[in-house]
Amino acid sequence: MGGDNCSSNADGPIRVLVADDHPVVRTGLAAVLVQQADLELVGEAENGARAVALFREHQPDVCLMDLRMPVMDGVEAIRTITTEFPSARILALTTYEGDADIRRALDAGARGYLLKDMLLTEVIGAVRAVRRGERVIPTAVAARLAEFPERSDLTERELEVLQLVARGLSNKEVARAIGRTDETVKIHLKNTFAKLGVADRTEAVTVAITRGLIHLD
Amino acid sequence: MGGDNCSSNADGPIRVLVADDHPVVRTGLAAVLVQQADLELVGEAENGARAVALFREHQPDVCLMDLRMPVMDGVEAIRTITTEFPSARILALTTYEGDADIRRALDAGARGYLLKDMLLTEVIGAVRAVRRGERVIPTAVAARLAEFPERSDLTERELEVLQLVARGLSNKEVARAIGRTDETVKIHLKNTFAKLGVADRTEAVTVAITRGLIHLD
DNA sequence: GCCCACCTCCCCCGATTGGGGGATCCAGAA
DNA sequence: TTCTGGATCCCCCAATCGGGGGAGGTGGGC
Repeated sequence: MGGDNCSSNADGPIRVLVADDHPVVRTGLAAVLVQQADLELVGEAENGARAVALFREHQPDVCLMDLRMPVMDGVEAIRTITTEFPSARILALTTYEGDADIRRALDAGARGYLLKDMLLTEVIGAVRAVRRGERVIPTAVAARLAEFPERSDLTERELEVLQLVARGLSNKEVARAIGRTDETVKIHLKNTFAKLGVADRTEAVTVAITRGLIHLD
Repeated sequence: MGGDNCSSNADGPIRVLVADDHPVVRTGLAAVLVQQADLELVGEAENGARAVALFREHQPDVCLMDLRMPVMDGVEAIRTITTEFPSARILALTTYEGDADIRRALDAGARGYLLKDMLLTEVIGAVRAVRRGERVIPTAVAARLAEFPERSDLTERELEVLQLVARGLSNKEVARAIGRTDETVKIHLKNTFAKLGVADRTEAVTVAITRGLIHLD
C-alpha cells in the first residue's frame, strides 16, 4: 500500500509528476513548476501507461494528468493509479473538454479538474491545495457540471451507435456493423435524440462531440 | 551552447514574441525559451489583437502564434501583421488542426507550421531556422498537406450551409436562415458531399470538423 | 415476487433526404 | 467574345429518416 506516505503537513517539497503527451505543454509546465521553491518535479510522462509506471516508481504527492493521451487514456491511468494507491492525489489538467470528460475524470478518482486556460498561479495553487487534501474544482468547471445536472447518460449501445453514425453510416449500415436490425438502431437513435434534446442525427453528433461523449479520430 | 550555427548574421539575440491564449502553454513555452542563450522573450500575448499590438511595439525577429484564440483569430493576426510587416517571421504553433488551418495560416503569411506534439528542441530549432529566413514545415505537416493535394475548397455559401447543418438545421430551416429555397440548399449540400467525398450530411460535418473547415462553438 | 432500465424486433406512415435531370443569371477568366 | 464556375431555382423520384404504436426478453434493485 502506498497511501500512507502522504502527510497533511508539509515538511518537505511537494513531489509532482506531470503527464501530458504534448512536449510543449509538458516541458513548459515542468519548467514553471521547478521554479517554485516548495515543488519538486519527480518525472514527466508522455502517455498514460508511462504515467502509471512513474507513479509506481516515485509515488509523488501530486500528479498533473492530461486526459487525451495515446497508449493509455488519462482517465484510464487515473483509474489504474487510484485503485492501486487510493490516497493518490491526481489533478486532471486539460483543455476544454465536455462535461462527460470532467465527470469521468472525477469518477475515476481525480481530486480536481483544471483547465489549461487557467492562470499558472492558479494551477500551482491547486497543486498545493490537493497536497493539503483539498478538492479543486474551478467555478468554470463547476458551472459546466451544473449545466447538465442530470447526467444525460447514453448507454453503451447508444454511444456505439452514435459513434458509427458520426462516421457517416446509415441506420442499415450501423445495424450490419453491430449485428442488429435497423429497427433496433432506430430505437437507439430515437432515445439518444430525446436524451440529448436534439432533432436529428447530425445535431446529435455535434452535441455529443462538444459534450465529450464521443470523439472524432 | 554552440551559438555559431544559430544565425548567419548573429548580431544579437533572437527576439521572440509568443501568442497563445492558454497560460499554461504560453508561460511554459516562454519559460523554456528564456533558458536559451540566443533567445530573448520580448512579449506574451493572450489573443490575436494583443499579438498585433505587441508586434507593432517590439517588432520581434520571430513570432510564435497559436491559431485558435479569442478576440482575434490567429490567422487573422498573421494576416494583419504580414501586410503591415511583409518581412515578419511568424511560426504557427498549434495542436493538431485540420489541413484547412495549415493552408490558411501559410496563405496568411506564416513562415512555418509547428505542432504542439513536437519536441521542444525542434520548436527552438524552428525558431532559429525562420530567423535565418528558412521556411519550416515538419514532415508530419507536409504529409497532412499532401493528403489532400487538390484543395477541396468549399465556397463561402457551402461553408455557411454546412455550418448551419452542423447545428442540426434541416434543409428547409437552412433555406429560411439564408433566405433561399431549400432546393438551393440541397444543391449546395450535394456539391459539398462530392467535394468531401462523403455520402450524407452527418459525415460531411464530421469530416469538415477534422479537416478544420468548420468549428463547433 | 414486482418494477424498471435496457435491448431487441415488428408494424405503419409522413417528412426529409439524396440524387438525377434541366434551366437562368452573373462575374471573371481565357 | 466565349467559356467556366458559382449561385439560384424548378421538376421528379427512390431511399432514408424520424416518430408513433406494440411486444417480447433480460437483468438488477426493492
